[in-house]
Amino acid sequence: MSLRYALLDLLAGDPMSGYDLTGRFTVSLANVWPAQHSQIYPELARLVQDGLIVQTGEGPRGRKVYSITPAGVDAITAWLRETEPDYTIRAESLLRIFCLWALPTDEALAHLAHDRGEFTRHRDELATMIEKVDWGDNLSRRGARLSIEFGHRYYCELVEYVDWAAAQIEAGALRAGGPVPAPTLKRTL
Amino acid sequence: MSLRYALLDLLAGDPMSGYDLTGRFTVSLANVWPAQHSQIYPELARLVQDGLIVQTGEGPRGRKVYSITPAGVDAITAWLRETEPDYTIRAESLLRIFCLWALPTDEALAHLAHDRGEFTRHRDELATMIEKVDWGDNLSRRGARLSIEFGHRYYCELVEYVDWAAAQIEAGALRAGGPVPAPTLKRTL
DNA sequence: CTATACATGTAACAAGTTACATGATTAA
DNA sequence: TTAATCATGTAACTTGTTACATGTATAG
Repeated sequence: MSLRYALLDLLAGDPMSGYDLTGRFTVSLANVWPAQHSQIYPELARLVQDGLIVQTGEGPRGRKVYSITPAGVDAITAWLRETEPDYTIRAESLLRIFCLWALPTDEALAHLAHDRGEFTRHRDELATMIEKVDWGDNLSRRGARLSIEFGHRYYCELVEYVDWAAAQIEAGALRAGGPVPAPTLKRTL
Repeated sequence: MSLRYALLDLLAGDPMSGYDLTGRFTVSLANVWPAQHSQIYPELARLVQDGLIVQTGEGPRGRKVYSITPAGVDAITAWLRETEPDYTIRAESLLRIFCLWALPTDEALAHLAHDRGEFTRHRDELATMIEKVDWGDNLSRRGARLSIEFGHRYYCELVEYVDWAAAQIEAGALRAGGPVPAPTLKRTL
């Protein structure tokens, strides 16, 4: 059901089309809940059926613009109030780091270097967005600002982390008899 | 296919049963790729069929202990080498923060306080694990240590982040006309 | 005129969740 | 003896991905 609320949230920010929504899922929301157009269009049809959104405009090439309804806003509120958050995360790129012992040291380091490039790219994109976008007075857009901030912090952390992991591997963490990574617990204490 | 490699990785660390694996998915791997037993048992059967693991022991109550084969290790290596990482993440709890504008300020803050409790709990569990577990000389277990480190950093970051988000909301970030959260870009610069 | 971006949709499949179903061992 | 934990599995359903399918407007 998460996709449903992600769509409602975006439509609360601005009325827009399925195509526009798909675009948003590749920027702001990509950092918390990715989705493709093939999933978005059917869900929009269901949201219309349930009265949580309405079509309020049209454009060239069959473009349909949707807006959230008061019932749609209530649906978000009810979701936040009545369901338990799912605190799990899924990150394939981190599962891969988990498995890096299966590569020779130089290849493992190259893999991390590649990851680092991706993470800095995401980080810098978000930094630009924080600076350049007008966050305005719309409540939902202000919510988006909070989320972007998280994405930015997350990628900053990832960059620091891969640097740490690379240093560990260079120091022999993935060789038998090499140094076992020491606890680094400053942050909790 | 991620589940498959997560299972292979864990079996590279120690031979174990589906039940044991399920347990690991609620601790170390829970931070990157959660899974339930209903998904694990059928996948183990497929891994046996493909020759990537073998049953090497049994125990009471029909317990079956599996070990990774050389072909299984090669499968991990090939996965790392031949497939592009998926850098997307999924975090429902963050999508909820995105939507917090749909609650009155006091409720939004209560929601964040609840989140903070979860995040500190996870953080402290991981800190304990880093200190207490013997990370030994097994390469795969050393890989797990790298992953646990990430989980720990991630939850530290989340705690800091919810504190920031709560401060923003208290300062009126989710009220029209209130202060728009200012860019906090120190970390990139 | 032609490539690119815009724009919407469906179908087949893979992955993941929840619920169902069963039974053995152990500790209180 | 009874509750909790160990232990494995399947079935029905939901969610998410990849590929297919189509057509319009715009910029060079």
